[in-house]
Amino acid sequence: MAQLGELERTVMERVWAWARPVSVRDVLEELAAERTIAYTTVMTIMERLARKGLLRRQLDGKAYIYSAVLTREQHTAALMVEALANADDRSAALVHFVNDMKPAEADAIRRALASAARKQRRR
Amino acid sequence: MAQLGELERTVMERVWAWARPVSVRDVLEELAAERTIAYTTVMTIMERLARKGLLRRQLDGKAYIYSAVLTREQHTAALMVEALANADDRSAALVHFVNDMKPAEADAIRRALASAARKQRRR
DNA sequence: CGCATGCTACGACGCCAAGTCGTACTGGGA
DNA sequence: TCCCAGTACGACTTGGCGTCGTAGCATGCG
Repeated sequence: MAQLGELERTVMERVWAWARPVSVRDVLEELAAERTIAYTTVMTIMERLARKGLLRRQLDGKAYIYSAVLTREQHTAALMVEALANADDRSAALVHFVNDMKPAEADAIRRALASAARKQRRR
Repeated sequence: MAQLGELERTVMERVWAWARPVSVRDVLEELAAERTIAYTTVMTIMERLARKGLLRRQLDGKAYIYSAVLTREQHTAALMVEALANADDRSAALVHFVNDMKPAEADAIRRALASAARKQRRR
């Protein structure tokens, strides 16, 4: 999963912000409110994101509508897993990671682990 | 902290593998064992890595020697923190993250949290 | 002292991804 | 049938990365 460019990231954020599938025009209009940008530019970017597997597209009438394959949080988690996979000594990397986190987030991770453990037991 | 190219990553791994500062020639000789590559190519890459803040360089006689600013694990942790910062709802992202992990790594994170908590208390 | 040797500094070139559009085509609705 | 929105296709630019060549400079050795 490669890293995204500036505009690609912006588009993904817009798509995530919408709770439902969006058209090129939807995204274009939001972006056009802040700067000038051509319809085809947005279309190209969304096509590329679809080719990369980040967006899924389907026909809705005559136009395509796009939706995110992963939620923003799933995507973040995937990036974290990918970063961790890069490490040589994962345990050591995790130690640094939790040490870098603020206490509030350390708590969030404890809760996440607890709920993961509950889910595990339920199986 | 941007993402690295293929050769840049390879060089970083070589530098990390050495426990002490290395010269361009050190890295060159390792890489040359596997493929042909010019001295200046390696030099350019190491200069760029230094400019990006990943390597630190200092004169040793007439040549520079380079060392990693962060350990490989610290670097991994930094990437994870960066990825997490991208999320909108961090707790939710952490939930996905721990769910994506294998049980062994979930344990590693529990141990990491425990040791972080101990260190906290010691202060 | 002068030259060879080994580094560094500087810059060049190609490739590819990303940002940015223009234009031609096409399927429905008026 | 004709127009319009949307798509398909492709072109151009910029910047990062991989890849070097060459010139300059210091130092040790004959």
